[in-house]
Amino acid sequence: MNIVSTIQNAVAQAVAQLYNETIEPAGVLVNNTPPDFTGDYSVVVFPFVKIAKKAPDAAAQELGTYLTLHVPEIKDFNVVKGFLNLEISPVYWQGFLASAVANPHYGRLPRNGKKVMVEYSSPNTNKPLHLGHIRNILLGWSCAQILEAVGYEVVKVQIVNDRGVAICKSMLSWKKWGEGKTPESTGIKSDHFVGDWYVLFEQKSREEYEAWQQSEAARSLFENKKKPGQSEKDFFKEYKNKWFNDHSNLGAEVREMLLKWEAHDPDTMALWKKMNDWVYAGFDKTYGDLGVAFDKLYYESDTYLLGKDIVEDGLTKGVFFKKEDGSVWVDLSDAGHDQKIILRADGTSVYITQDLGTARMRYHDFGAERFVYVVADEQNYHFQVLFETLKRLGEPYADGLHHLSYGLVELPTGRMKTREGTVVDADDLIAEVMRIAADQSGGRGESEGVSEENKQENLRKVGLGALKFFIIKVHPKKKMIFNPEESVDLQGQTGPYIQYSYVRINGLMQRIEREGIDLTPASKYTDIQSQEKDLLVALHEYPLVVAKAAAEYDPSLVANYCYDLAKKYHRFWHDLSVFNADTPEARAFRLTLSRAVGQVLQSAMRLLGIEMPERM
RNA sequence: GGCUCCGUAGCUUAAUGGAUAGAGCAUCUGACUACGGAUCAGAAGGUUAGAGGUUCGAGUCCUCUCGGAGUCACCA
Repeated sequence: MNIVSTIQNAVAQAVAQLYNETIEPAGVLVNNTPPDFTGDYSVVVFPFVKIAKKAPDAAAQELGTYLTLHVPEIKDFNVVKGFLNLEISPVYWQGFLASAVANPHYGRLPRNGKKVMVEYSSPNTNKPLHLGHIRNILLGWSCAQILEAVGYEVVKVQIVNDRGVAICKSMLSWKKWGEGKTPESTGIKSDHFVGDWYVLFEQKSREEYEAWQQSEAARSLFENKKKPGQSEKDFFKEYKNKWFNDHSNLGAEVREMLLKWEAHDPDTMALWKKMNDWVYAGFDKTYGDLGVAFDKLYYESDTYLLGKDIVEDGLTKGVFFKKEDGSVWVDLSDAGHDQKIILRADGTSVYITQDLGTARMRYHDFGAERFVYVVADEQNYHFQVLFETLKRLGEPYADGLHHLSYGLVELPTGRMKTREGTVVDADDLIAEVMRIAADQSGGRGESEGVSEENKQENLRKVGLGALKFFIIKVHPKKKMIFNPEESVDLQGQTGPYIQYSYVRINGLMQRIEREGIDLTPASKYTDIQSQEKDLLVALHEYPLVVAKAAAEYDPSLVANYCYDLAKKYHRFWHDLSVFNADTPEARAFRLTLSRAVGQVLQSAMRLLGIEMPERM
């Protein structure tokens, strides 16, 4: 049992014995003792002061005496200002270290027989992935790993937005101006190739719009429809969508293409498939570089008509209602939302219709009782409406829905904008961090007898480790500012800092092998130093961190834990000799401790999708 | 305007309602003839946006104000 729960239970027992009052063990607050005080764990006594009818320090004294007497793991205690500081016996720590180092699954929980589905990435197929997708992908991947670690069977999915106006723009653009070019003939990565035609379409469309604004019709429209004081520029900016639908030639062509697609016109379908396949090939490369994968792909072209049966269902159950024009609505005004449309008067779907249908389909596909949607926080409202609606429909999985909402990644100048060319491309960024890692590596370790192939592999791990850690260490909810001018750091609170502590340990482990060091004397070591104790306490905390990260869907907790553990190891390394320790017992103990730290670091970083290099 | 989220050192950030708000970057000092310096130690940097309140105790909870973002589409 975890020592923290042992203490909590013992305190509850003590309160019952001493003061004849029942308290919940989980409610007992046990903290790590701050560095300036003696002890390993501290119980906050203030909550029991009223029960004990004694001054805080007096109550703490009584509790401390009771605990020391009744809990064998507690060696001693002291009281400071209402805090009960407990010292844990070296025997306990010895036992803990031995069991942790022997358990390859330390920190992981056994299978719980439950399924959870994590949806992430979910790109559009008209352009390549960018920095925003990277944050989404890393959050989704690590969230999946963490849920897996606490016992769930995880199904990783993405819904590919492969249809609609956007991809039709790319298709039309290529058809009109592409002259039969291909990614192969141009040497451009295939998803970028498709994205380039989208950009060209937007450019041509803009030119058409600007020309149209000079026309007689446009002039008189502006004069007649402008709001008081509105400038010409603002007016036409606002009018753009309407123009595209009502006046644009390109717009008409795109709509025609979309209609053909919906009618399964063979030529259009062939073109659509060709361009999407190009995009998928490009995405696969990027996903591969990031080291992520999916168990199942959903395509919007298969799901966009789903949800009609739910509409009927909702009407029958009286959750939805029909307006005079035939459109279907749900009234969520008592939940603080408005009436939301579910189905248009002409019977066609809206965004939420599809999501309702997809949710039910997934439940039937996999039987998962929990769904995690990794989607940016601009869709918070949508998911509130979606979840509330599913709940009212009485869907069996409705209570297991979670929107893992994260803040957008912004540049120092604000949001990334395609039109201004400020979008940070995923592939460019990955290449950039690997280049930085190569530039910075200049130490001696990586050159000794390491093959060129392994060297490249290690550089890849370091570069990606830096990028991934940089993104994942920030709490998901926070908006993130990314400055492409300042390269991703490799020193300080970074992925490579953590990897480096692992590399140090790896060096020790290899030497153990080489020299055949016997680690059994470790158990005879009793004079545990503060640097060693810090590591033990941190290792001990690992399972709790994973559990909390899973409960809160927050990988940044694991990232910050990794940094904390690595920092403590670096200090340990600096302050104490391992191989040159004074006694064989100390040497064996420190090597064992190092091994445990290495195992936990590797395990925890794997939860973040970060690999450990052997050397760097 | 309604609703939601955010505001912590120059910058990036951490902190179950608990002890002196903890780190990193940048700045300045120090520590390697090697268990690997992508490291370590130290200095300096804070009215936790502001004002009230609850509490033995508030960065954290409540109210108001200020600042920023998102959203409130028969778009996805």
